[in-house]
Amino acid sequence: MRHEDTSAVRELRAFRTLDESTFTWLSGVSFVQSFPAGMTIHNQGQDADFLFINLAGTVELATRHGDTEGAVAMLGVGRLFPLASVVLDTQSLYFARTTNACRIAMIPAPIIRESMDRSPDFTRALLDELARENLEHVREINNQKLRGSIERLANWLLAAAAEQGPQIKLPYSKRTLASLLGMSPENLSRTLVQIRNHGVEVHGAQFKVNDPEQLRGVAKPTKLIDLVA
Amino acid sequence: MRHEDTSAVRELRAFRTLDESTFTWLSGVSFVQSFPAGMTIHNQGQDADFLFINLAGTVELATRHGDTEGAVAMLGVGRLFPLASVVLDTQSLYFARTTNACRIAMIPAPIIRESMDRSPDFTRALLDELARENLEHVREINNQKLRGSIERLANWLLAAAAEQGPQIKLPYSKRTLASLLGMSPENLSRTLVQIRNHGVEVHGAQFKVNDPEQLRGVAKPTKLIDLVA
DNA sequence: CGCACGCTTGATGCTGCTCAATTTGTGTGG
DNA sequence: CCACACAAATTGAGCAGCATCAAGCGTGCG
Repeated sequence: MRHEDTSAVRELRAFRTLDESTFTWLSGVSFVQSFPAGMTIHNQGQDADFLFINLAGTVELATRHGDTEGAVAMLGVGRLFPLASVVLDTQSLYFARTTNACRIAMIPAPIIRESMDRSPDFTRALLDELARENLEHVREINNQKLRGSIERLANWLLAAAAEQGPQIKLPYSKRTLASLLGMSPENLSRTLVQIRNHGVEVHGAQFKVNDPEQLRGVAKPTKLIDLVA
Repeated sequence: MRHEDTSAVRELRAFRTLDESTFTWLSGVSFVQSFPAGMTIHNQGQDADFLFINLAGTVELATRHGDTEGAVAMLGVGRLFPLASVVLDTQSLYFARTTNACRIAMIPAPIIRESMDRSPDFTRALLDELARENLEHVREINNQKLRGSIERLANWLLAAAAEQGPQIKLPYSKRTLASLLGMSPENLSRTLVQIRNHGVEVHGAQFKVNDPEQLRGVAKPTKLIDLVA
């Protein structure tokens, strides 16, 4: 593990409180790997041998069942997976796949569990991490069950605008966005056409939110579902 | 808190490892309440002031958004809620409602957090609990996204048959079952008619699985979604 | 006996998916 | 720099799944 990667991991909430000696031990047996877009990092049904940490890019967590596939979550930089399976030492319920070029740190699962035994603070930090993940899952369930596709898109745009400002540059393919929003690519196209009537300009991978208020009228954001209510 | 309730809590995975003194302290400031069917135990958006433990009955966790409502999970005996919100000291994303008569233990949230500080083992036990909950959420997401309503019903029947044997007695109303399976009550009726062609007898609230193999053919259970694959 | 509630059944419509045909965009090699 | 090939995105047509609305049963309880 290179120094810059080590310090990136060190600054994550989960590892910040870990004592120095345990951390150097842990980072000594870990390594970092780069993946191109579309690579599978680990498979569903596989034992959780490693805890992965996303250091760059976006990772998609999804499950395949028969010939259909469903996204579970999209992970940005600094996110861990599959944490629950590592904690319980069970197989992973989903596979992980890069949506673009990614740098991924890999820590052997037994090391994680051993570190928890050594450091109560680390255990506590992971508890927080898992709790956050938990709320996110609930948010996602609500987002899927309680909203239609236009609303989901509208809320995604609001969240993106809160980060990037009114000029939004799509960080991944529309195909990926569709999967993230839980709809088919075709449907996203149509929905992007519809949303033009509600204060949004669409030019390829560039969106512009002209009338945030009108968009909020469609999105109806809530603090129970969205981080930016 | 009466003695029988105390010992019931004591035997749960989460509290088994807690040291005696902390546990008596904790149970001293906790109490138990009985609720009739259809009662709301706590509301969405409310601060998580208590950790609730279901000691009898079935609790529904759900979220309301506008005029629609979506079930997040159904909790049997021995389950805790809203654990993630208690850990992070944030408001709950869902409300909890009894589907039938329930006994619920209530532990003040600060007591839980204080207990974690006192006992690393307790923290570790809660981590396990939260990890399990996490996997359950993922299973639920997959169940909803990857299967149609007939499949979901078929899998529910298989799970019920694994518990009760081929003769199944519905533990709550069909309305509740429908919500649990993520469909409208009307649709559940129709789906119950359809499932007769696949080895199941339906008589009111009594189901009988005559041909488990045929039913499995419809359900296509997986260990990635169902506990009983 | 009759009212109320839960369940069923039927008719209809919407939402989003699938399949297929173009169009646009992107990168590669001549 | 252009031409070509391939992937991504759009567009249209048709359909499946499920919800909604509305009406009809059945059972249990006052």
